[in-house]
Amino acid sequence: MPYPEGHKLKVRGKIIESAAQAFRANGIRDISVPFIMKGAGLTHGGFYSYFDNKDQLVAEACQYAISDTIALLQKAADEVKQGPKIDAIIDYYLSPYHRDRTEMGCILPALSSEISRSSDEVRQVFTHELERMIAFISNAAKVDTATGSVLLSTMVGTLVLARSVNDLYLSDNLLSAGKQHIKGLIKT
Amino acid sequence: MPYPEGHKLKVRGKIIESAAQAFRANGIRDISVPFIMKGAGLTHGGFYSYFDNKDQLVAEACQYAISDTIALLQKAADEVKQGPKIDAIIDYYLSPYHRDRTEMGCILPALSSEISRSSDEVRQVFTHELERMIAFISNAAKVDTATGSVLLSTMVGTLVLARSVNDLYLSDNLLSAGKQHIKGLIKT
DNA sequence: ATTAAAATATGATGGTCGTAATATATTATA
DNA sequence: TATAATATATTACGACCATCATATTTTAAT
Repeated sequence: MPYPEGHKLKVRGKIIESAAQAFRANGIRDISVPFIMKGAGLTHGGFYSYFDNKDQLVAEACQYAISDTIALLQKAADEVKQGPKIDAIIDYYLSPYHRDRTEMGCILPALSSEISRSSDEVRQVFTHELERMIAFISNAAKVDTATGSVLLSTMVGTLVLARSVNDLYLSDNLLSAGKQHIKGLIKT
Repeated sequence: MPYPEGHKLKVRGKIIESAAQAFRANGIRDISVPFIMKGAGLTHGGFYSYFDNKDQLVAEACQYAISDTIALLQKAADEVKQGPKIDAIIDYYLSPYHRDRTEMGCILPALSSEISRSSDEVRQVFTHELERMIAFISNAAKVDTATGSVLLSTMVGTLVLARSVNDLYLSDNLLSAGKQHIKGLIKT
């Protein structure tokens, strides 16, 4: 068999990575298959030997992106030397750094509204990954999942609004108000 | 001058209404100018005698949609006979009814992430309208704008997530958890 | 080095988009 | 009723999209 073992799978992974990045930065509808393939160092033609259609890629890119985000937040939590780990997660999530790097950030504020209009296949994957995310946050904050989901909702909503405004001062204020509130919330 | 006085303005209003509805239901990028014009009872050709381009319509539709939402929430608050008015607003905002009627609902959960990638003109309008929304909520809840913005963030984030999942049970739970939490938040 | 399978590239198809130019229909006034 | 201004419709253009068919390149095994 020509081509080294696992070659195709590695390239497939690069396509997913390219897609996950491009979708988060510019939305699903605004990113074309040719653009994604170029991001993976390929031309558009071969795409359909990797995926049935764009939708399948969307689903896999969502999955990849959320796993990536959870891993990132986990790392932020692990690096903390003192104080509650959940605070580190929140600090990262609501940081200007995270706000300004959509392409490598959490998928929830970036793509949720577009996903709510996507195919069942995509929404199915997304729902499952969201549940993982809620579990992760609830666990880190040591609260039940109901509280954890509110926590996450607030984080997502804050980031969504902070990203949408054109006024840096307002945006920063939204972030810090959210941060302060959520932290206070956990301590009770 | 042919055509009754104010005719053009009235039609213009219908186009904006059609756009505001279609955008919220299906996103900006997914709704075409021809589709919007059909929704206003016209064909696509005349569009550019009403607007310079699609972007200008987006900006005006945003403005219209937020004003509409504020008016709707105000009405919900006015109708309440007893108890705090802000509770009525939250009850409406986080109701399954609102979740399931994106086309006539708040623009923030529906379009924020798309707007964060829009033109400066659109984001400018959006920012201003968001400030009005924050002021409205803060005022209704009788809290400072920092707290009000957190309140709104939570409402938006909750609705975003509730709309994106494929599981009605989970979606309902997200809504009621959010509702319960926010109400508790205000009473302190 | 040759071969043949696998991976990738090129090119094409039918559709839709935003936008614009031009033609037709409408209607208040004369 | 005729007119002329205004509003609306028809048609066209170039660009880009998702997808597919076909050609070309790559490379492990012979």
